[in-house]
Amino acid sequence: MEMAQASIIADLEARNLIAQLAGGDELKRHLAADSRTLYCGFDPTAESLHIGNLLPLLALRRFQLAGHRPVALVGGATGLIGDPSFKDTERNLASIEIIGDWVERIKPQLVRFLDFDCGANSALLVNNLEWTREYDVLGFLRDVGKHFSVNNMIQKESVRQRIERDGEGISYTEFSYMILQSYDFSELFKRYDCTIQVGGSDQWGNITGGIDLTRRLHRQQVYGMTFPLITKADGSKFGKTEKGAVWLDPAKTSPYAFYQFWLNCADADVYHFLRYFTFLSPREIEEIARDDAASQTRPAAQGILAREVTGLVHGEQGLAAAERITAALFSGEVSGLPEEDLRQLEQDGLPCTEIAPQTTLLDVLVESGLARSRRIARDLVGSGAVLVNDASQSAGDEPLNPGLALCGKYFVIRRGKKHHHLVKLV
RNA sequence: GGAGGGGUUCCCGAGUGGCCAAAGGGAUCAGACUGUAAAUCUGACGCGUAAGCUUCGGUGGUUCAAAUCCACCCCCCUCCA
Repeated sequence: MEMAQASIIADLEARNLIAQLAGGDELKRHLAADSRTLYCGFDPTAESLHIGNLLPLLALRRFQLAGHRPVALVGGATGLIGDPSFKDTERNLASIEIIGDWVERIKPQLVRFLDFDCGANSALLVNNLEWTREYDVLGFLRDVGKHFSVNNMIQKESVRQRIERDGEGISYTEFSYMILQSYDFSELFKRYDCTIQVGGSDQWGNITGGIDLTRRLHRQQVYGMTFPLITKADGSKFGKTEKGAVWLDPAKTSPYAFYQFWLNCADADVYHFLRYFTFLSPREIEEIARDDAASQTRPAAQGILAREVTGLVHGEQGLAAAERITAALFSGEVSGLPEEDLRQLEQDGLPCTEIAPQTTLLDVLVESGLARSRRIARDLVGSGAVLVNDASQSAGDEPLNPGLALCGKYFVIRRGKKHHHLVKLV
């Protein structure tokens, strides 16, 4: 785990991973001088983390590889409040029980990216509920709240638009979020000598709040760093597919779907994303870009990106499964696959639906989720978008012909170019 | 507590008694072209094979007819206190 400690900033810079530094050159010297403790918070806003969380998560790992000690904080307390930063509407609060459940699900996801057993810079996992649960309201308002100026807080860009925007507002609950997160930083400083907080650039206001509070509470200078907001060249939002967010939990987004997400990355983004989301060196990435530019064929970068990130998140096995499905569905005839391959597809996580005999194609499309309604299904069939075992379909009212089932029971249904579904006769 | 403004289909947003399943834009999906890209063009986009049915914060009412009018309720915003 030894790497020149001074190199972390240079590496992050080379990857374009630094949006803002609180402390500037002083922070660089601070990091270069010794092994430091840093933290990043992850709020339970769902039962799983998603790829929006990946960048900071990988950054913690980069710091650890560079010899620093990462603290992954799960926001058992802050998750109950809801971060208003750059959100344009107030959010609904989930119940305490549900959020507690989410916390427990997210912990193992955080753990897999960090090394918790490597000596002095072993990672830590903490929950901010530990130091907020028992804090009494009056004490908190007096000891912590007194250090915050509302005048100052409403100036923060992260909430200003919300306050100024017509037709929207912000509750006191969400407005207080910044104070809780600030208190986390000061508390981690006190407990673990944590001197750096990192996060997405939307966290800047909350991070600087923590820096100010730590100075006031402990007379200590601490630092912050943010990562850039990930943007796509076409202006659409990163991390979303037609099915919604891309989750890290394989039960919510299969390794195959995850792999496909990265594989479909636009040319204009892929080299940036290689820097952001892989541990390939900037030099290697440049070589890939150069080769792609010279080759005049389909770029190799997307495949490399998909392989690297899927491997990081889902491990060797998940990656292998994703690649098996991809190979089976996108190269060659699906109808020629032997039974064991078909069964493997099912095991690997290709979406699969069991149907009764005599089910019509339209019903199959609806039951499998490939079409939202029979009307839509009819449209799809009409436009030639539906293939069953490689054969284009023109009518949907007939039951699937069992005689055409692969190995007596499987149908591979394709909708459009990229959506496949396994259907099993029972 | 007072005064005013508002809640429309995934999002923004028009619609103020019938011509409204509801303009326009975005998002999304599909087809063509391609590299499982991008750009572009075309089509779809509440449910239903259809007749038709169910929608415009909620409930009830007026009317031959309501997203549009009335009553009450819920939620949001602005200003005043």
